[in-house]
Amino acid sequence: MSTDSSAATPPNDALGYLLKHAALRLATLTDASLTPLGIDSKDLGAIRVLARREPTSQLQVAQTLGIDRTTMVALLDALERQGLVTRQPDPDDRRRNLVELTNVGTETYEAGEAIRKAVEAEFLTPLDQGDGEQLRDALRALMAAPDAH
Amino acid sequence: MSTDSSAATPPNDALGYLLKHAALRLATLTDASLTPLGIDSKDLGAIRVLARREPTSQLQVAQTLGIDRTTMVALLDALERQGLVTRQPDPDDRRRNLVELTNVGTETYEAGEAIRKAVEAEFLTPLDQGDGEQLRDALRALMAAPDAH
DNA sequence: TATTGTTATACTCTATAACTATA
DNA sequence: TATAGTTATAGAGTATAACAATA
Repeated sequence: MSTDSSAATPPNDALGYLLKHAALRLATLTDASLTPLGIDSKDLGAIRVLARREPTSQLQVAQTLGIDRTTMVALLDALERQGLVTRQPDPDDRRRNLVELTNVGTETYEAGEAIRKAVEAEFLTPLDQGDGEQLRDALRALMAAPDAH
Repeated sequence: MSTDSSAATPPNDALGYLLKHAALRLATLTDASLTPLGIDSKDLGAIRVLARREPTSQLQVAQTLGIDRTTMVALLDALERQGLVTRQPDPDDRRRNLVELTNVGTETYEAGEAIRKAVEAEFLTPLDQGDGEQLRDALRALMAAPDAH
């Protein structure tokens, strides 16, 4: 059985519940729409960091996304296997791998971002015009606040 | 973490990223504040369902929360061990357990909800007055939409 | 001695399958 | 046959510890 959070019963207006289930539902929708590209929303997040076209080590990507560097290994293994990224030792510090998007990776990034935005727009249709951007602004303000991890 | 994300490195404004990390941060804060009560935010969610004081089976609680019935077993085991809930076979259908809050469970519910609300208020302080409730309203509207699958 | 990437391992969370007792 | 609760198990997902190469 799936997690049918829209069961019959009453509204749970605890903010944590709402945030968690909204995140889960949007991730499910996005992952489903990204499958033709062979990636999921987590892969797209890593690709988005690399799309800045600045020399980036694996550790920097991991820290930007807030995940462990050991988790990054398998994630990049998959992207490299798909030909979306390359890894080269940094000439200035050979402990580091410089990770870069390939041309295919860049194309996948652009296609993936288009899909993500379309899914977000669809997800936000229950809201009135402008309320979607206000939701995003509010979340951005919360995450920019101090005492982040 | 660096702060050089001026123009070339835009913040990650993917809605899924923002929702997920906001949910994680609020859950971490809430769980930390609930520890004196011996429960976490997931326990409080189950207790909240039971606080309606309607005869409720384990399956009903699980479905309301959108979790599997097998997951509910261990959750209620812990709450029962702490003396917060009781389980009795339903006289009308002895396959079912009727789950009820004890007096201690009711006290814990009230204390827990007070803590949750205080943590939410603190979490929302970066937002202007009223924007917090608008955030909650927007999320409620999204989760009420019949758009599953 | 510290850091980056890697591997192996463990832990958490949750779901699936199978069993029981009831219906 | 079907359902509620339980148990055992498996599968993601992710973190911790140890190790090699490099600084």
